[in-house]
Amino acid sequence: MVEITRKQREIQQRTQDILRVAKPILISEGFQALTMDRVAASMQYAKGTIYNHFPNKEEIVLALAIEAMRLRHKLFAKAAEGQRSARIRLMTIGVACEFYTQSCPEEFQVEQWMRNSNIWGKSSPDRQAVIRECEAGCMQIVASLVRESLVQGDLPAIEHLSPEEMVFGLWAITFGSQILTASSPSLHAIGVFDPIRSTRIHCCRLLNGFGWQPLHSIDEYLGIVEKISAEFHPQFLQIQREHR
Amino acid sequence: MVEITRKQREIQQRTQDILRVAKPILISEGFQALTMDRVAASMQYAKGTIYNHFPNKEEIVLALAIEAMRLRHKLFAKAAEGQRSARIRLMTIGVACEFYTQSCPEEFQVEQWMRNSNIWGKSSPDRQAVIRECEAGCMQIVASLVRESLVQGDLPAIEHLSPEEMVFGLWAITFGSQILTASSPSLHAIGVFDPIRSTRIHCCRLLNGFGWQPLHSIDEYLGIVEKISAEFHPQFLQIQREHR
DNA sequence: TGCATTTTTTGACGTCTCGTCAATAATTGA
DNA sequence: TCAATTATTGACGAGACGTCAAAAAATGCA
Repeated sequence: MVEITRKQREIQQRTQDILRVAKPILISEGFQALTMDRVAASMQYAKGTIYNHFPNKEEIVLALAIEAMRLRHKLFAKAAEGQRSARIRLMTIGVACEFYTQSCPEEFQVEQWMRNSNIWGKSSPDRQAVIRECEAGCMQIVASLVRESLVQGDLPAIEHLSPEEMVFGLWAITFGSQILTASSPSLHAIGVFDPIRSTRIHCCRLLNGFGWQPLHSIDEYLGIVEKISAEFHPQFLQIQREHR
Repeated sequence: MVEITRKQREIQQRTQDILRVAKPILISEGFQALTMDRVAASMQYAKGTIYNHFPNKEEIVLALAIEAMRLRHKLFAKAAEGQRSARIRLMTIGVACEFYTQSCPEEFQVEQWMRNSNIWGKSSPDRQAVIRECEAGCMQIVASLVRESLVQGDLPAIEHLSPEEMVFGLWAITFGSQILTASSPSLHAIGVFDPIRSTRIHCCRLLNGFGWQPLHSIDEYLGIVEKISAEFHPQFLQIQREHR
């Protein structure tokens, strides 16, 4: 039943090999440089064989994106575990986001490619579903911290805003900042020199704005984030390594 | 010198015609459906003639994006004019953003295409520069409101955050929310049913967080935004119409 | 082991689109 | 009017996609 023949293992392995070959091409030369002919040639297989694994090149990108988002999910999960307060663990997720963007730039970039409508639109519903699950999983981690805080009483129930909407706010500001940072060269010209610090501050404002106890002054907040960052960096690196 | 021959006028006109033909194709069938052959055929010109106007199809998208961002800029400018307080005018810009996304969905979509790295990467530095100017122009409108408030004393100088960084925060949350709303079908599944309202609330929190006087309760804020929205809607519609 | 059947691999092929450019047509100006 | 300039045309080469019939390899059964 769950028996796997040698042949099957070889095929699974080759799927991996294809991804290993495709990733650096996508990262360093872009999507249009990623051609099936090229992948095939550089693996010494015929093109048809590659098509046995992926029905088109967009699917390769989505497969890479799934790997990337799994890594993101692992980082989030690590950040959310432990006994500390939900607020602190939420801040740790923020640090995980920073780590991901900065120390896993390839994965971050693959995620951007995945959002490209040309690519998304041509890929299979199956892989799209997996991606959405991954995304929802990440959001769930955050949402459950919010809910935990509500139960604990650290976070007052707000008549205007559901927990999910709070997640949406945090998500939007983090996501928006990172995309802007990555794609808007005008930022620096305009006078935003340290977008990471700015983003941290805005998150702090948002959390305080929610009335999420204990409120931190900006200085306290930045200090705590620095500590968290130093503490978790090795663990995140470890996860990144294990992810292969 | 500034004399323009009939021929030149015809050519300029045709550039416009090309854009008018290309836009609906891009909007309703996507970038890959936008081929030079098709544009040429549907205008009864040879392909080479189209290439006299645009060196590749990516440039067509950028030309459309420039038009779109000019419209955005006009809306921002309209929102920022008048005698009201800078805080109110800033909120009006938020309303302008909502209007743009909702009532000018084609332009909003064209902006997304422009951010597509395949397209951006293949287009000419000239048009890229125009786009960046447009973007910077929009940001400047917001930044000058922030600076005005600092001078007026409504907005306390914050030791941790420059005016530009505040703009960055507002920009990120607005941008991030709109992109997430447009591209994340999981949002609704997750429990965010009215992202526009959520975004408004988060902006309110951010403004209050900056200590920007007068502070509004969420209810007050939502009420004011509604009023602004009703008042400016006709003006924005007018601008949209004039924009052709 | 030998042979028939199934599975996998191969790469030539048809199609599509891009962007070019020599040839042709139209316009201009003297 | 006609030579010179400018604009238009569409056939063409290049390159990528995705297919599929034929060849090769693997499998299973006697």
